[in-house]
Amino acid sequence: MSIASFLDAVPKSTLRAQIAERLRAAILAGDIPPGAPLVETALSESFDVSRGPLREALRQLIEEGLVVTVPYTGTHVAALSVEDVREIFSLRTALEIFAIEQVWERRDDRFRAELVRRNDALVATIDAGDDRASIETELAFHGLVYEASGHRLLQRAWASLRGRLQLYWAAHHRAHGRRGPRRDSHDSYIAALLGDDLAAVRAEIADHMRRGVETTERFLNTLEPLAKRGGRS
Amino acid sequence: MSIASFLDAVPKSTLRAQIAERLRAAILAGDIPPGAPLVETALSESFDVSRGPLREALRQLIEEGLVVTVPYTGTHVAALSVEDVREIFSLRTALEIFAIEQVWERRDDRFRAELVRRNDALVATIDAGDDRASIETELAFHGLVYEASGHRLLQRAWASLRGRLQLYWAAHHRAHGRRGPRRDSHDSYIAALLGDDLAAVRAEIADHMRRGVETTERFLNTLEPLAKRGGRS
DNA sequence: CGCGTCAGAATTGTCGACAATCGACGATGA
DNA sequence: TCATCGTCGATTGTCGACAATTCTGACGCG
Repeated sequence: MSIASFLDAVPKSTLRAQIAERLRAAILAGDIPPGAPLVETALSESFDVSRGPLREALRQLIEEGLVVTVPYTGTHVAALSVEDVREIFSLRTALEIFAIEQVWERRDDRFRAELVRRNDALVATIDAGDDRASIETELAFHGLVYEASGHRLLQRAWASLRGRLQLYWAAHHRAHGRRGPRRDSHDSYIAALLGDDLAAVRAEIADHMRRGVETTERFLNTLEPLAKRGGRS
Repeated sequence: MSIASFLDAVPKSTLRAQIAERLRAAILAGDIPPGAPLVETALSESFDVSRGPLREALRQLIEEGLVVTVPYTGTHVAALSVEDVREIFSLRTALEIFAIEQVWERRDDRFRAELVRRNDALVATIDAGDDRASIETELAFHGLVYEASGHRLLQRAWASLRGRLQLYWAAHHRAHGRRGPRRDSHDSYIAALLGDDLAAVRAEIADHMRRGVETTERFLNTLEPLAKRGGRS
């Protein structure tokens, strides 16, 4: 029926899921910048669907923190504030430490091998200078900890945080150009994870997050002006 | 317009919000038991609204983990498994410890006073033997830690966990009758929180959650049969 | 010149009908 | 008897039109 399903290689599922996926990708890629209005009628036309599925897709993105809406007034791409970013990193610290504790309890041997593999992939993209790919491989690298925890609720929490992180990085990339993850920070991170000292791992994760906030904090205030209206999730 | 808004004392807002609120209340009160089917057409009739807002309300409850749906097939009230409950308590341990750390960093004097006040309210309902009220005051008591953290993302995470907790307690209450929170467990909990030793607070929270799981774990397997289909969130 | 008021437009909210899909049941043939 | 296939009922998915609300900007009044 829909032309869109032929134009793009979205195999098949409900329209709601397809629209949500494509809209999310557009937002996280920075194609639709933070603060930009998302008008339902316009979007439904450009995606060639009715407003029903589109609204439901928007609701989902609202839950993910990528979109903000005000009843009867308007919908916009979320704009993160400085405090939002601090919250993301601080909560992520707690979650990631909890995740690694779960992993250690499970003693899954495949974890270390996969960790090394994903780290290699991450290092490769960093060395190649591919900023966008670096962000993706870095998320996959950290995501392994949550996957290996076997904790479904924790994985949901991580997914929620990951979306907001991507939104932040997209805005960061737009504002300052190429500036992906750094090698040295991850070298010490993976070194701690491969070691045997859980306390050291906890400290390293906290340090890792602290570095993440510190090295980007000076750029954060330049993002603020984008948060005209709302910005809350 | 809608008759429903006159029958019940839901002041005014979007229908989606009203329906979500009423459905959530019905589920958490146990009026609609875990595993029960939620047919959109039937619900839209009984609430006297069209299926549009009702579907969006269902989507929200799905996000909250209270409802499960399979495309083109059916929607049901979520049924928690034993593993789900374990995950809820373990993640809650990590979040609550993180929350109390945030509270300590803020050094808000009003926190202790409000904590004592809510503890009194909790003790009053427990002594009165009011099971449902005890659950509510206990949630309000623990919720204070998250509110006082000033961490909005953390509060969202807590809201997500709280809904699932209520669902669990509702099922528990249905299966085994009156069995609310216990005084002794909370006496040591608040005692630690009012003290000055953060390490002791961490340990007490972990113990508190462990007690919560242990004292209920023997009943958990009796809940399992309810989880016929899905049960995942 | 400032300020309240009030159309008009823009946007989201809601509705009722139709289409697509899935699961179960029974017919049919080997 | 059993396996297979088709049909039917139930449920969710999708659509287009209409209603309610909010924002904006122009206009008149003091």
